[in-house]
Amino acid sequence: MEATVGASGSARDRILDTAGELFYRDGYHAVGIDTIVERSGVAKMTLYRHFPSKDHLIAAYLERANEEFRAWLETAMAAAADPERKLVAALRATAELATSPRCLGCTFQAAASEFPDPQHPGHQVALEHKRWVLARLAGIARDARLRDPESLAAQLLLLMDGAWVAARVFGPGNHASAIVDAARAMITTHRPGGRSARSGNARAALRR
Amino acid sequence: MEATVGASGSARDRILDTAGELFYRDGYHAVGIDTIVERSGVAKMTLYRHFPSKDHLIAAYLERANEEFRAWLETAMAAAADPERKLVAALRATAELATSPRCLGCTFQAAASEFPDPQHPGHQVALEHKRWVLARLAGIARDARLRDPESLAAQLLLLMDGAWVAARVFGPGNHASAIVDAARAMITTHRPGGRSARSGNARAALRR
Amino acid sequence: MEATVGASGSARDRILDTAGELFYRDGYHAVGIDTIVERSGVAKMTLYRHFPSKDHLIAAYLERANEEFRAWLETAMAAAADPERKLVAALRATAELATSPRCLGCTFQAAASEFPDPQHPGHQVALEHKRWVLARLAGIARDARLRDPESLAAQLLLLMDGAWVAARVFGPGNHASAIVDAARAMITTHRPGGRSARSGNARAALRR
Amino acid sequence: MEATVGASGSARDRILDTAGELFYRDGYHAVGIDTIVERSGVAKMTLYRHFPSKDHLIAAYLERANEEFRAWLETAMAAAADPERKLVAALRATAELATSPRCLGCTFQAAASEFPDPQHPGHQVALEHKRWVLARLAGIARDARLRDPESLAAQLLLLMDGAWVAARVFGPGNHASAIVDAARAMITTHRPGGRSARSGNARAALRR
DNA sequence: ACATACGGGACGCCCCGTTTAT
DNA sequence: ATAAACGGGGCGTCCCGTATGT
Repeated sequence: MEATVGASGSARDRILDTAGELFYRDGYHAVGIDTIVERSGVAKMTLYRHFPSKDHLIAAYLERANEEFRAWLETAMAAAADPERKLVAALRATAELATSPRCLGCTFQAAASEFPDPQHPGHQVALEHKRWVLARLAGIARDARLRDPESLAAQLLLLMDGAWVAARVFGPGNHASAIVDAARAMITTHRPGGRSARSGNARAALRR
Repeated sequence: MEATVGASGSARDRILDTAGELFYRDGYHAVGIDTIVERSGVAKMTLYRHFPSKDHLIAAYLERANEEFRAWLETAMAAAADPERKLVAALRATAELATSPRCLGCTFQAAASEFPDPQHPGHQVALEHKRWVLARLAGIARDARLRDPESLAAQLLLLMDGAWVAARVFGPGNHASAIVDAARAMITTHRPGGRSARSGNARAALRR
Repeated sequence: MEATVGASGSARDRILDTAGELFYRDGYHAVGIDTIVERSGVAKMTLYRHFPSKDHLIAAYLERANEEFRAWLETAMAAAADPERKLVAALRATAELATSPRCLGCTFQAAASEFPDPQHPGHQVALEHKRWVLARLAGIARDARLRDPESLAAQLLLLMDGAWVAARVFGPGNHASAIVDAARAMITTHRPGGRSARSGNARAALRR
Repeated sequence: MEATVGASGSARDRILDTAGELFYRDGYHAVGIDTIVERSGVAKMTLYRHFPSKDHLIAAYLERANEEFRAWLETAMAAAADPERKLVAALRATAELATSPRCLGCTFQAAASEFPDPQHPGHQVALEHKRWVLARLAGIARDARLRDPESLAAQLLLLMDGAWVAARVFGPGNHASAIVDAARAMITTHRPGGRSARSGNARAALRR
């Protein structure tokens, strides 16, 4: 869930690269501006010219990570022949990444966790990110003519987030691969004419 | 893990209560020792006599939270008539809590996120916590004579963690309720003689 | 014009001692808080607990230097038999100090120079200091029954400040000693019945 | 010390004008290169092509100020009929300038104060400046056939520097005018056959 | 057990004088 | 000439853990 970018390039990119790597690895509070400045080989004033504050830097990093994630997800689904297989491909790519040694979990989860205030830029980008994934999955589910695409998308996002958590907590040898079978079962359940789950949508499920 | 009785014990508890509330709400790095001391109304030395360091305090808080979580989960499952229903009850309780306004996500996820080093006490308690849940769910699945109980437990834990993430990122109005239907589908899939998923275990799923 | 104080003592005193030494030697802008902290062996927070800001520290140093200067001047004049001789003693002590190797000029002049804003605490203490010297000399001149004591005090202060400037600019081998003869001539001029200067007061002198 | 003609020369002058005004008003450390660049409307590289460093700029400003001061002093003394009156005229001009609202004290005193290191270019120009004044006054005193012209020049310079200090510390409403009467008394004392001061030279004064 | 202070260090944001690219 | 960049330093704040005093 973190694509490495070439170390050379503009100062802004170098800062974002270094900051992202450190934020992702050690957390947002744990990484100080001075460390980023030192490791990116950039002057402090250069950083503060590009990013007025640490929060802005965090937000910028998250925005870029968001774009990279979207590209990664689209790529993962591109080869799939039909929408339903796109969903499986998305979950499979997630499982593969979440069990790879370089995956340390989801940087957006960490942002939402370290910045609980919903007004914080970091939290907002994280929320926006998850909303996009939810909507994207729902759109594909709709393309696949599956029943209740929002509910299915919710279930798939829950699995994906569970996979990222597994990566963060358990490390590479985790159980994230289980999301693939789970996702297949979810999709099967939502096939038109398939076995009707006892509830049509998530909201109703709680009431019972 | 044994609280001394008397006034000293109550001081320890007050510290743990205050620290826990603040850690859960604002994060581990964001909350300072001074704030905990001030809000719990004890002297700093008292805190440091009970907890040799902030990390120890965090670990103690997480240990206690772990016990409380286990009790909560057992209570949630207690009324269920049979093991299979226990699993559903566990997931339903999770969904209810994750969508309640007082839920801010999973404090163990936050700990694993803020302390990425697997050797850190906070990370270790978080890992231990998730391992226990995994094993507990697997045990019940086994009691329910479901196929591949480890795989099912993994899927259910993934859903639960997804639900906590949803609570953290989206707030009370989240999609965590979708885990109930998803869990039902998972369980169905793992019923003996049920529709055989294309893979028997998670490990194999990735290889394909 | 700068008395050294024992290095041991309370933290506040150690800070003031170090800061004073550095401010006097290198100037107010040239000396940073970090240097003072490091050289005084004190924590930064300790400094900021005693002095809310650098300006407060500067003002506190100047206040203390002011008191020390007054004590020094009174001591210098104490042995003199009569008021007129006190004035000569004051100027002689000034000449001696201004030509001694440890004298680097007048710290109040430097403060007024580095903080030109009359509202700045540093400037205000400097002004207060010079005003006190002026008034003190005038008081003694009055005690000595000399004519136009304010004018005489002004002339003597001008000589003293000239001496401190000489120390700052020329170093130990300066011409400050000339203030003693000059002061004697001034005093003679202001003796009652003495040779009447062409003007009775300074104000009139300029008009001509 | 040779200004190039043409547009480059005017740029150099504009820089020196702006820098001088700011240095004189706010101090040498307090004024930054950026401010000078901005206020003088030249490019930073232009400044650094004319002055290799801030210290060089300061030195150049002081050199120019020194020349201007000499011209000002000579002009002030030009109308005087004889050498003795030149000395009075010099002190009177000093008194008038030191009590005028535009006078903020002596920029050479400030330089010597902010750059205590005698090797610093700023300090050296300041020293050179004071030395010149001393020598010039002594020369005139010699022309006036006054006794001990060096001693008299020292006394007059002490008065002048006292006047500049008064301007800096007290502002326009200061006591600098008192230097005129004082100077007259000094001169009288040094007239040949005049009342012999108790010491012939400054050095001896201290020993007693 | 409380309160206060302390040492040492990191941090956030900012500005400095200077150089390099464009 | 515009602009960015650079290393270094500045001030003021915060934090953790310890040591007082009472």
